[in-house]
Amino acid sequence: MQIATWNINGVKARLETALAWLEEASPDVVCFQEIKSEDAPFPRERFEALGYQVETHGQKGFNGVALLSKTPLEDVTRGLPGDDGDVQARFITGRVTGPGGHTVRVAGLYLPNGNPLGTEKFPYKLSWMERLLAYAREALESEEPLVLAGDYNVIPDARDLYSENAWTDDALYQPESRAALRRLEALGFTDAIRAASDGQHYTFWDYQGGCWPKNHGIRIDHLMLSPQLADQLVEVRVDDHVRGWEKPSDHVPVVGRFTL
DNA sequence: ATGCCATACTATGTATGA
Repeated sequence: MQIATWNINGVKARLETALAWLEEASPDVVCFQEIKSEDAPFPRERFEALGYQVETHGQKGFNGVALLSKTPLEDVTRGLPGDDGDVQARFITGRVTGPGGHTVRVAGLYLPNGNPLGTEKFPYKLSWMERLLAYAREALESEEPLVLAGDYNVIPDARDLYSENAWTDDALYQPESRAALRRLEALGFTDAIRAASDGQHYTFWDYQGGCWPKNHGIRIDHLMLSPQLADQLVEVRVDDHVRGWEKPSDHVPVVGRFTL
């Protein structure tokens, strides 16, 4: 079973590109971030035509996440627990069942960017990460395999960026942001790309300044695996060729393959 | 120091992103 995450940067602008990739890669489950669409206008039938069940947690103009699955998908939840006043649509989960009858909880997340530093945006990012850690800690108790898949907006370490100087004053590379991600690993979660791939993999290249041709990328899209799911990991793939397509997102898909 | 580029919106510019 293949489980993917991809920040598509707008489902309306990215529809044909997203469909083309799904036809090529055919993941069983995919988490989309930044659909930038409310639930009603989401073009669900285009994805259903490829065999996907479509669940969305949308918002007008910004944010928004979706969870699509070819395999049975149940018990869908929307929103990250821990703050009833948080209206930003950044979290969706569901339980999927693989061909062998085993289940996995898939959580798709779009973690706040946090820039610029010195505004309320950065503490919002950190408090959101605290809520994610609380969710993860509680979820581990069930021992159901879990993947926390998404755009984390956190660069784990110096191997994951092209130039440290360019990111020292950025919320994506602050010590607090990186420490919170490490705490997720300390809980027992495995960074799948780090664990199973062959070296450097960026997942984002800014549209500006020719970052893609210069390979000025960063790694911020992650598949974080609970211990039960990490045991099932076969391989991880970053489909970076998609960044070179017409009308690309600035992020590329990350795909994990599991023995489920 | 700023724009670079891209997206959505009710917009002919502004907010947001990373």
